[in-house]
Amino acid sequence: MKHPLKQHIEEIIKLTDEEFDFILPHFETTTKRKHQYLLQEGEIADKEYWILKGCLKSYFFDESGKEHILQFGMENWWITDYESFVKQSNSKINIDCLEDCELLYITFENREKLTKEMHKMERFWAKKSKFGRIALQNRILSLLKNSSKERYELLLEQYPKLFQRVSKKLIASYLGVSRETLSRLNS
Amino acid sequence: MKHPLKQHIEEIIKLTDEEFDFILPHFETTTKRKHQYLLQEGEIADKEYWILKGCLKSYFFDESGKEHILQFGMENWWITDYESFVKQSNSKINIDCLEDCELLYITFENREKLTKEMHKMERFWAKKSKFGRIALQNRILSLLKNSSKERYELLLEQYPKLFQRVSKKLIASYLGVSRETLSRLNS
DNA sequence: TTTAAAGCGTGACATTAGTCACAAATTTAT
DNA sequence: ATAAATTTGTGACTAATGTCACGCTTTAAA
Repeated sequence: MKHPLKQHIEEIIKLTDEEFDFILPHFETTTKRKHQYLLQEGEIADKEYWILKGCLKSYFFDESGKEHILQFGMENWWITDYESFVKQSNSKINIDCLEDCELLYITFENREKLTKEMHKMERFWAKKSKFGRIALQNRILSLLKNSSKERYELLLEQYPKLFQRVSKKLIASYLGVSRETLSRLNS
Repeated sequence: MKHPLKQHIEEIIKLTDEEFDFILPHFETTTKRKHQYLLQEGEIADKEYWILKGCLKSYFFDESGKEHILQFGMENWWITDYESFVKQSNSKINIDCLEDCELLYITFENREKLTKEMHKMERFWAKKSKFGRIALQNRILSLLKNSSKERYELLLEQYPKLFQRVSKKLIASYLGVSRETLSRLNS
């Protein structure tokens, strides 16, 4: 049976079994319980996680103490504070487990190493970065042009599974509306 | 005197003169008059522009016909529809000149070619993509956590020159507020 | 199992932002 | 130089969203 990470990478770049056997030891496995964190504000994100199982949130607080969700994470997604990881700077965000999680991760050093050792992986990460940028651009487009009701419906359409795993309070702070407003959108 | 593009690339990756002499012929120069466009909705972005002189906007219209600014462009910035350029798909956005412009551009084919010929440029574009992604992430953070007044003040602080070149109407549609609301923020 | 905590919907009200209209000032095109 | 178009600020009103409060339901923890 194919390793799920191999399957994931091959959505972008084809790999021989030998190549994947070379890649995998650069990663490590870890498990976390619900409510445990992967990253806290102020720390440097020295790992990028790939989610085997579970659900997570990356979030921050504004001055008034309100929580804002930057990203959710589910199976086969990557999660880290991208800015902190790339620049090795202090993180502005937190990452918590919303469920018990099984995770693979690669450290910053190992990722740099693997990028140098294997050009295919340099290309893999370059593509991933491009697609990530496109996704963020589309989120901005949506924040500018869609009403909160439309953003809610688009999210529901795109990630129906999220709504079975995540509280509406968190969905609301991802969409950028209050819990009460989200609740009233249905009526 | 150093070519401005060399200077720009060297903010990320150091180049010998020979290396830059190899890079430059992959680019071409063009000039556009105010109100001319570089890209229209539905076209495929086959060029990425680097702005030598002038000011541009990339924008789109929502269903109600309201204009939203995705990005401004000024000297030493790159501009294209990133999604359309990377995926070679139909663009959702338009790019127009707000002033007469002098532009360098590289075609999709030449960029692919240069990426393969010269590993340094592959790394340059990978870094640029990373930084672009970080900038978009921070714009989302700001859209979620800052009020329109705060977003206005942050923009004014970060790009004071923009306000001398661009109408407030356009600033408003970049910030995602109405022209009237922006006008009232000052009082 | 029972106790506490969190989630969720809803009413009442406050705040913010959008829309429409108009006039003065400025810029642009011929 | 002059006319047309655009930009800008502002008043009046409307619509959308946030905040606070409450109670019921569901979930989680000891």
